[in-house]
Amino acid sequence: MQRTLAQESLQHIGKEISLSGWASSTRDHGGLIFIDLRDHTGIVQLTINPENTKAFSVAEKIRDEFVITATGKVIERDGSLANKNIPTGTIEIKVDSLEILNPSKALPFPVMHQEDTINEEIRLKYRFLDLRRDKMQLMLRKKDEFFTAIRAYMHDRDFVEITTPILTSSSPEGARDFLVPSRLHPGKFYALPQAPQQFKQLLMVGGVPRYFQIAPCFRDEDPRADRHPGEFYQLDLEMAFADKGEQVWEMMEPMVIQLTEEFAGKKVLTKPIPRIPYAEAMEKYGSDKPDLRFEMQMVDLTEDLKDTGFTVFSKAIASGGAVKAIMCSGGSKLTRSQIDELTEMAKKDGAGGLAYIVKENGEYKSPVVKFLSETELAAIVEKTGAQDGDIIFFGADERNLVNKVLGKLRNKLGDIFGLKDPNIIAWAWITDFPMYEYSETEKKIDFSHNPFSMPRGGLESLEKEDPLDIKADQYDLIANGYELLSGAIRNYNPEVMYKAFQVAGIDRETVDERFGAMIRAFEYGAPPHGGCAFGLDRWFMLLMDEPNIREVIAFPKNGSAEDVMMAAPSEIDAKQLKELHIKTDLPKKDGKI
RNA sequence: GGACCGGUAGCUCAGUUGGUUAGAGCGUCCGCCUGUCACGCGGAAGGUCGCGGGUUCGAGUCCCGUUCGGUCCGCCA
Repeated sequence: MQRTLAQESLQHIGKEISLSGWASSTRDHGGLIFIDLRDHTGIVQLTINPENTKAFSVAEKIRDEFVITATGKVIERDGSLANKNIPTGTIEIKVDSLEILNPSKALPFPVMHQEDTINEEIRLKYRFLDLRRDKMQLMLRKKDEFFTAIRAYMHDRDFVEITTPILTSSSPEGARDFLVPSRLHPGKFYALPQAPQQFKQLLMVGGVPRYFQIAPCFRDEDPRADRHPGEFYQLDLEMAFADKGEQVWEMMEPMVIQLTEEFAGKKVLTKPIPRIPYAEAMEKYGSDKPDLRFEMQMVDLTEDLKDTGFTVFSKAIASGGAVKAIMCSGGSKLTRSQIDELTEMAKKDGAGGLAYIVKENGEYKSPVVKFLSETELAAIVEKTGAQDGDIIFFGADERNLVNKVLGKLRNKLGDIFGLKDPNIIAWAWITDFPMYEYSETEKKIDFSHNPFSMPRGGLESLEKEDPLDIKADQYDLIANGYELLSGAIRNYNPEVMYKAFQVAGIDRETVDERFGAMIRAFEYGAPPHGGCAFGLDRWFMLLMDEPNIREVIAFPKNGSAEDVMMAAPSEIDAKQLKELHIKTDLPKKDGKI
């Protein structure tokens, strides 16, 4: 007899059907047994009568999550017996024969009938059971839908999906590589790609006009709630003859909007997607990935307060710093301990403290207001637009530090005052990233993003301008405080490339050694090109309202980058190591390895 | 590498100012039950209170160390 799915059984009233699935709940009444049979389409109730002695004795043995097959007649339930809570509640299967295909040990945690409160460690160890839960089943199916929609969109616009090598050489992203020893070349290593960056650019030289790939990427860095350790998937794409960011942005925007509205059913805050230069984002929001679902912009008070009697402000300004403020509407409701907590946060980021003014009943309450002149106070109120019931926070220090501190404060205030509507996605392009930045750790000029971006002004600006003033044709796409895409118009000219690396203190020889393949290719008629890559797991997580990326990955690693189910990473046989000519040299801890 | 939060039965949790033999619900096992639907009723088994040390007459509870997990910073597009 052909197998029927749980949901389909509704269409077979009066007929004999066969169902296979998991026992989701068993209710043994002594003289009558009910079993909820579950498959991926839902649940249907089996009834087993004692007259059927064979089936009944099988049914008595069945426990949760046994795999069973039942054959029987679909019958309509009497009205009073119907279960309104399930779609198949108007019918049940009167079982003729019942078979246990495979029993299950007692479960390590309740698989069904339990909210999300199970310890994640144990969920990950038994991920195969965890995946049976409705929420995870939905996640897997939605992700398939998400990937399918993306592929359809890309194909519709003549992008060609091309897979690129997993065993390759180190790529330029700047994270730590995962290395794979080569047996055939003792002492040499492959690197897993941090991104298919060089290959996609080589495809442009190879005459592919539009490339994309849902590409696995590997980076050996520590995790975050929105960053899966080790591996993740990007929608990687590149377009030949794209010499302006707009060409890439306009290609991607319809997909971004379509997936937000149609796939996730959320509202896009601003259409078309706004474009904000990096410098402006830092000045207004103190972040290169601000959450734009709420305004709360910083205002610059440096000019207004340069002669102030409040020395914390005037000293910061005198030493070349800035004084900025953000106004939080309704902020007078903050308790003293909340303000203390915010102050602690600011101090942790390097601020000396966190000055504030509360406006209440037309009066200004603040530890600092007595140091401010009437004109200064008037300027502050006018620029911030503070009304009764509001609070103004100040940052006074080196400008970048002020931006950072107030930017984090802004984000926190957005949480506290519930300004982040989960049904809205505020997309924005952040453009005009600086080509270089000064690395405090290495005490030298370094690429601020990807070294393969085209510097604005090309060779001329590299030769004449202060490197820290040079902008790159580089952009991010952000949403609700997450960075979801990064991209650039690429540098396809070998001479400009060498010069760009030289500015960052990397000589021609090193460039040839690390990126020789790509530079050689650029000597043979490379078209201008540009592209980008989306972080798909993170994007999907945002669309699914999940705060943690592990919830949207079928088999995630834990926070220590381990697969606790598969026990990876693990030690390997001495034989394997020998074959690879590898000896381990582990640091000693308390005399033990 | 650093900071903070957490770890009590298979699971979810309670455990008072430090005080008798560490409890509950679910699950498991046994018994009863013919209309339940996360069935119900009765009974049983199940604990290195993460681990080690200390304070104390006495520690799940207080202190120190450590380990594991999570979040954040560093790191990372």
